[in-house]
Amino acid sequence: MTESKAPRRRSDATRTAILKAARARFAADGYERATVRAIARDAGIDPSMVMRYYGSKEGLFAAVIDVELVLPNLGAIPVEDVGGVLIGHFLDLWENDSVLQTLLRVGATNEAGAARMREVFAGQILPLAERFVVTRADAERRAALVASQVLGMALVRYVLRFGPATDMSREDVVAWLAPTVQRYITAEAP
Amino acid sequence: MTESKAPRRRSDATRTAILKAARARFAADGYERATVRAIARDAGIDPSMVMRYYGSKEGLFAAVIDVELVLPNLGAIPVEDVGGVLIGHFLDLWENDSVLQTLLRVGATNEAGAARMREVFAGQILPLAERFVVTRADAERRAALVASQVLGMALVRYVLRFGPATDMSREDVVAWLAPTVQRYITAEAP
DNA sequence: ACTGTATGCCAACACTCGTTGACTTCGGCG
DNA sequence: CGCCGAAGTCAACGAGTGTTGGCATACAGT
Repeated sequence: MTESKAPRRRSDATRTAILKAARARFAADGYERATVRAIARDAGIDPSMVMRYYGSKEGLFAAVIDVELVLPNLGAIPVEDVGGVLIGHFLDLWENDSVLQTLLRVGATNEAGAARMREVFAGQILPLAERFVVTRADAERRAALVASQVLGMALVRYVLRFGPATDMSREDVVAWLAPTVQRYITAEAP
Repeated sequence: MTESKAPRRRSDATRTAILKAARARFAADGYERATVRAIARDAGIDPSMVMRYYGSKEGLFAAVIDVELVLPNLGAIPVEDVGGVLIGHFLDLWENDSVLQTLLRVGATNEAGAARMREVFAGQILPLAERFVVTRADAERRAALVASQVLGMALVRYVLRFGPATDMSREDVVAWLAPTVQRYITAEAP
C-alpha cells in the first residue's frame, strides 16, 4: 500500500514481530479485545515499543490493514469462468492471509475497518463488474451483490463457524457459489 | 424464549427501560464498546440497577438475545416462491428488530453471540430446507448456503453499509437474491 | 576508546471498566 | 401512624486499559 523504502533500521525485526502478532490478535479477537499488552507479549517485547514504532493502538491497526490484496490476471479469463475464478481467488485470500478476517471481525464494530473493507471490495470487484456492464451505477450494484455472497460465505465459514459451512470442501464451495456470482456479474438485471 | 410469567413487579418499567437501552447499544456498538454505564445513562438510572436486575453485563446480553424470531407460515407457500418469501421475511426482521443486528455485530468477536446466531439459523432455515431434501447432511449444507447469502446481504447493507447495497430498494434485493436462495434450497446438488 | 543515537525495559500515570456494599427513599399493609 | 421490604442513589474498589517519561544498554561512526 504505502511505499516501503528502506533505511534498513536495526529495529526492523521488532517492527515486523509486532506487526505479525498484531495481525493474529486483531484477526482472532477484533479491535477492542486485542490489547496492546497482549500483542507485545506475543511479540516478546515491551508494550511501550508498540507506541514508539506505531504511535498508538489505532496507528498499529492502520498499519495492519494497510496491505495490498491482489486479484491476479482478472483480464485473461473467459467470460463464463468469472464466477468460479473469483470465488476461488477469495477462498485463497481468506485462508492464506489474515487481513480479510481482521477486517471482517473489526468492521462489524469499527468504522475504520468497515471503510477499509469497502475500499478493498471497490478495488477488487468493481473493476471486474465494470467490464461486463455499461453504467457505473449498475456495476456498483453488481459488485455489492457479489460482495454480499463472498463476505457472507466468509462470515459463516471463518467467523461464525457454522458446522455445515466449515465442513464443505473448497470444491463444494466453488461449485455452489460460482453460478451465483456469475449471475450477479453477467446476467441481465431482473 | 424463556417464559415471561408475571408477578408484575413494581420495577418492571425500569427493567424494560434497561433492556431497551441495552438492545440499542449492543446493536450499535457491539459487546465490548457497549458499556454498562452508557446503557444505564440511556435508561436514566444507576449502573448498579443493571447488576441488580440482570446480575452482570453478560447476563444482560443474554437477556437481550433471548428472544423469539418467528418465520411465519413457512409451510403454506408454493415451492417456487420459497426464495422470495424467505428473503422478504428476513429483510423485515432486519429492519424492524435490532436483535439480528446485535447478533451480527457481536457474533464477529463474541462466542456467545456467534452461538446464538447459529441457533437462530438452525431453527429458522434448517426446517425449511429439510422439507425439500432427503438427507440431514444435505439439508444442513443448503441451510448454510442460504445463511451465507442472507447474512452477507445483511452485512453489506446494515453493518458495513456499502453505498450501492444500502441504495437498493427492498424489491431490488428480493429480485436479485430470491433466485439464489431458491437454487440453494431446491436445485440439485452440483 | 569515546560519543551520540537507536533500542529496549521498567514503573507509573490517568482513565474507564464491571461490580459491590452501604445508605436513602418510596409504597403498600397492619 | 409505624413498619418493612422493594427500588433507587452514591461512592468506592480492584482490575485492566492505552500511554508516557526516565533510565539502562547495545550499536555505529569517528
